[in-house]
Amino acid sequence: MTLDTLKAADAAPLLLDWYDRHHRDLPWRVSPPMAARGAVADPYHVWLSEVMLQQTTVQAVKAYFDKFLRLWPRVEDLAAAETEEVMKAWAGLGYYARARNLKKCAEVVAREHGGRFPDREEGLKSLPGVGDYTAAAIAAIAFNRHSAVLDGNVERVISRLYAIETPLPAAKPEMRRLVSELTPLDRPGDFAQAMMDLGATICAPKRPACALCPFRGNCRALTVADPETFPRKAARKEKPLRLGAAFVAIDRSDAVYLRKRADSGLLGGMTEVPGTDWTARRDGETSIEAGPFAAAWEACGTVTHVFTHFELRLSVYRAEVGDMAACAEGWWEPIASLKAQALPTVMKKAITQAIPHAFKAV
DNA sequence: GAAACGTGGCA
DNA sequence: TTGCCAAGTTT
Repeated sequence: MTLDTLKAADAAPLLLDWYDRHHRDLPWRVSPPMAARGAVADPYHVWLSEVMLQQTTVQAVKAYFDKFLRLWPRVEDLAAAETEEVMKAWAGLGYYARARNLKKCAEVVAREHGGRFPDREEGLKSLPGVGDYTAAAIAAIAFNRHSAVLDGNVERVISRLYAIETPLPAAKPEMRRLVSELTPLDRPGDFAQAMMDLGATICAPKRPACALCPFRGNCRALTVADPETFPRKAARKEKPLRLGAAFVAIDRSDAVYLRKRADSGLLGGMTEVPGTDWTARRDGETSIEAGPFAAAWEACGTVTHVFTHFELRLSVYRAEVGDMAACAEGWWEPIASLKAQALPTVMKKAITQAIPHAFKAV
């Protein structure tokens, strides 16, 4: 078999045979043995897992997937939930626009589609938070549609199979065409999951295990270059440093002053302690006059947090407030219930800096 | 097309 | 320690 003949007729059986023997067992997956016993994929489970898995590791998703199904077993339950409760449950997983869109999408499916997900790519793509990848994945995995699934794993596998020199993301259209050719009419969902499993376990970003790969006899990268150097990518830009201050106020009853962030933008819709803007300014000390109210603010160190496109250094201030200050915009939350709030990781870091035991188990 | 958008793990 | 990377979408 030569590379030029690696079409669906040859690639799919090779890969599906590998998948039948080496697939990963995942909480949201109907594996081949389960399918043999008559199990079918639940579109709600497939959708929920796919959204959680966007730019997020399998390991991180597992606990959240279980929690969401426990809290909201059906899409109608999620549609009926309070958005604030969804944000709380999502806290820590990152990319919070996904949680807002998840809730919106559940409402659309429950109210406009009678609780059933659209069963084709075009319909799925119109849902909030469902883009090219997720629409194709749900169509193939949940509805057995002949959809070509292209994610980061598949891009890596394809770029190596064909030794594609065009850097990402410019190479995506070509990659999509190639995946379409390889995707079989039979078991398209398993083919997609197999490509992703292969990319995650064998055709890994670093030190791929080429000797174990079902495509080892068909991989152009393996013959012409170091497979690890694919896919080609444009160089990354440097992350700027931004500075800011966070103010942790504690009252006599051990409650912390919190407020809600705007619904859009960074950490949109999440909860925070009051703080300054995060600016690129590097001119030294933050003024405690920036605090949410007059108090004996006391510096208690800094925390660093790395976001996708900048690094943040927060100066943390603490004050013990005798009587609850006027707080039209926020509220006082007991320390004991802080861990159940919609606090992003950076805010948990800031609060922990001011109150080391804040998130410790009781 | 480029930039915004989180977090944690690993080498 | 620093950088890379993970089942992308939206604006």
